[in-house]
Amino acid sequence: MDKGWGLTLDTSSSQSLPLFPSNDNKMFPLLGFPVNLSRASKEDDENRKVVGEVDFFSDRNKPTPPPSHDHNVKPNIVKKEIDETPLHINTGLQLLTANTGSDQSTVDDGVSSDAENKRAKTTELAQLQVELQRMNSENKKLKEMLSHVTGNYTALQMHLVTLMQQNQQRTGSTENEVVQGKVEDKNVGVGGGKVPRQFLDIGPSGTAEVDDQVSDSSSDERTRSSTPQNHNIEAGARDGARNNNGKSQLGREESPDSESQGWSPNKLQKMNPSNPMDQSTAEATMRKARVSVRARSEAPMVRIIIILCILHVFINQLSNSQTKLSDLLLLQISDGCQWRKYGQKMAKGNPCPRAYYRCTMAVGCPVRKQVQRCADDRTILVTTYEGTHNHPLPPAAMAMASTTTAAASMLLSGSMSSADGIMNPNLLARAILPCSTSMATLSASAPFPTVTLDLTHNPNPLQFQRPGAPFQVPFLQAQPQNFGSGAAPIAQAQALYNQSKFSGLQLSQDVGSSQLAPQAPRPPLQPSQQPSLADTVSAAASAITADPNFTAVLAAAISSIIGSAHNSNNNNSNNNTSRTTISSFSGN
DNA sequence: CGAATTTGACCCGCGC
DNA sequence: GCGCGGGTCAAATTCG
Repeated sequence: MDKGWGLTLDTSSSQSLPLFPSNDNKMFPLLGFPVNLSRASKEDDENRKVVGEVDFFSDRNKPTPPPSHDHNVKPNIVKKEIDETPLHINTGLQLLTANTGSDQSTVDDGVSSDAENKRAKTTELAQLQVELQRMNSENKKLKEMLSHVTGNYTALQMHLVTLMQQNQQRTGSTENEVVQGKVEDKNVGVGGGKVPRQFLDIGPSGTAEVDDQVSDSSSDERTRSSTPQNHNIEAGARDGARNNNGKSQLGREESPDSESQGWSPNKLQKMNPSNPMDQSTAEATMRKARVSVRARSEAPMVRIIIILCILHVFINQLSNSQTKLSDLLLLQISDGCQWRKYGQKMAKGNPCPRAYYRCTMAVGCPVRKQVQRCADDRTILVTTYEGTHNHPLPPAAMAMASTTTAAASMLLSGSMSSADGIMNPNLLARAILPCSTSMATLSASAPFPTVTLDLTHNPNPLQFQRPGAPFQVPFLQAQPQNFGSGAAPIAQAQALYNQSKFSGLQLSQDVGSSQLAPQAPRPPLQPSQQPSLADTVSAAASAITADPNFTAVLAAAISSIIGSAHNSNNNNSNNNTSRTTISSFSGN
């Protein structure tokens, strides 16, 4: 208790903030650090109160532990002592010191020991005050860090918009690189081809250009479909699902002809502004949108969580979602819903069976998910969510629902407003995760528009951070898809893999154990050439995993993230020290 | 014994 | 029209 005045105050907080929380634990230390900080500051304000109320001094100094009833009478004793003792030491915090010298001290202590005790208490009080000051200063530092991070995110987003504008001005030639399948080729001739345009509604600057190219009806449609907050979108889809439930349980039939089928040019024509969709169609389409999460089932949870954190920040920023980060984390550990398996099939081109699950938290909930191991790398599980829950969700599930709905709504708002949204899916992907086009992609070739959040590999080390260009986000460096090919995790990640104890992803349980294919050997790891955000994240994860002293590691993680994202020449001493700390931690 | 899972059959859309 | 593949159903089976 005396030592380790770190970020999270004391042992009580470290105990209450396990590294990998269970579902009922609402706080995740690393990702919830804003909350943590606020708590810290709050505690900062309450420190005096705490010091004044807790009786750990009496426990420590008293030769014999006070009987249980002493706690009840303590306040009286304190007052009595202050009033009666002629000596002394008016520290103002003395309430507790008086405790030991009460009438009961006559039981075991003499007068001389009483004086010594008081002296010792005074000394301890002074130490405590010093520690309090230290804590306050640390809290200040943390607050500064937090504001720093917030500022960085804002700057990053601004930079994203700027870069996208530049990208649009240059050409649309690189736009199709991220798209899977051939739809892009078809689309080139459908809605005007590769017309440079601003991405959807990412910011005010983008709307004008969009409006220039779409009809009024389409903009109305887009407004209807994309402007509502998540909850509205969910509500709309929920209504649609309810209507569907009235007709059929599965909702397959209710969907009008267009949306449940492929995205052929004809279908795209139907989506055209000239054929504005009605509300029900939009809702049904929303429900048909899918969000696919690729995660390495044995990947260290910390790494996945941190990547999720980054994903979450960008998705939430773009969708105004208010989901708590910690909730999102919990959901990846266990996505918060109850699922019932209703089928399993062998899919073409993949030796691993695909399992079908249905949400059973409410009768008639239309949400489904599919779980399948990746054919290339069977350690990777692909979980695809479809639909919107028609019932209240626990926080953890709410996080996933909110985030996936945000991604899906962005996707669909683009596809519904005009065909160009499909034409430039990589823009959408970039917007969802601007730091790495290889981590969030959109597949328009699938029967349903699908956002894929890939948590299985690091982005290109050169992508996020360049020397001398701290905010350079290389949107122009769209990379071809290489899912499952193993994009050279860093050595620290390798160490993390080797010592990973956290392979208990809920995802890994989705496919029955009897169906689990033998795990493919891990791709060889290569050292990265330059530090990237993902490297830093992995290093932080390594540190967290390796070292129980979480507060110090948390500071290292925060600092390193700040350092890699900001990397300015502001002589942030925390930067260097934190990196060193990480290295030493990861080296252990 | 009830709930959950398995698994073969069936339905549907799409391409040829 | 037929075959293929994805998705779902529901009886059989397993599990707790």
